[in-house]
Amino acid sequence: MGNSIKEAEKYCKENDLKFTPVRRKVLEILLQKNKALGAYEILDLLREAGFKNQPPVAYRALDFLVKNGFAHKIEQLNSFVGCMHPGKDHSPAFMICRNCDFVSEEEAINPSFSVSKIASKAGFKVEKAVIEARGLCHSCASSA
Amino acid sequence: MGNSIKEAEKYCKENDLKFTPVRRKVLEILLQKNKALGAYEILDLLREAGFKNQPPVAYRALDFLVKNGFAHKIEQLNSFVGCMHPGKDHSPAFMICRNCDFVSEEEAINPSFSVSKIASKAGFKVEKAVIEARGLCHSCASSA
DNA sequence: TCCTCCATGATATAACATAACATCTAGGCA
DNA sequence: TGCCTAGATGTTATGTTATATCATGGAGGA
Repeated sequence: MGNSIKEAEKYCKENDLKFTPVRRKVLEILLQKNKALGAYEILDLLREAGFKNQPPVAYRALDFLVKNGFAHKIEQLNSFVGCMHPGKDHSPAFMICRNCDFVSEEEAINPSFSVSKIASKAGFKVEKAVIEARGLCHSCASSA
Repeated sequence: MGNSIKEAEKYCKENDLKFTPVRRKVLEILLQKNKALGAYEILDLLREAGFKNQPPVAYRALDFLVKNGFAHKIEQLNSFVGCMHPGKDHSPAFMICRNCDFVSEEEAINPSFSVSKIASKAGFKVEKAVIEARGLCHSCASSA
């Protein structure tokens, strides 16, 4: 995880992006918690860490992180997760456990390829594919 | 489209579900508009049609329609569309045009199969897969 | 009849997100 | 150095989406 922070730092340096304290802190929070967090939860944690806590503070940092591939938004939960393989060009698919809310990120090359095929039949040009599965994670499924 | 309404009616009769006036009206609205509508837009249209217009009115009807497969929620837009092939057991994938906001529903058997494969590697049991592509529809792409 | 289940009515509020404008700060360059 | 610019942050206000809660109504079964 300190790893992901370092990668983000490096990427920003190389691409002339500002990895400011609040952006770094939000990414640290996401990576530490290792679960999907809402913007307002993040905001609370920022406040605890001494940052300002108006909503735009969190949303701006999250926009930055998402735009640059350091975090992802989970649309079904209106929440955010740190990216597990930043830097790499990737097509993530998320597995969201309906019981414990744990979110795991998997690489979704095949599904997104299939989506593109379907799309091109329909004359649609895909720029981004959101793939989110809901269900039960291994540990919740086995303890059920 | 009158067709989809009839199918919904039939399905409800067979499954002992109440296809009440407000539920029917919301489905009619979705099918007529043939685009993604937010709950509050639907609420306005309900009011125009003489229904009550507190938020729960729309959300309850939408919950019913989504739960029974007559409509879908588009997570990226926080909005709703009528289902294009109700009744059939299906895995929809949505193509959302970022220019005109038009949403088309395609059948996503392959992508959702690939998602399940990835999931099972991860020990995850998929109950529902959300697949939404963002990009340009044919007509917007060609006029660009 | 009366009871139960579900739908609807109604009020309030929670949760999520952005608009708009002011201020600050680092870095380029005259 | 001193100015200028671009982007980041501060701040206030508000817009948008969604749900909790409790009261009321109405169809159908025992």
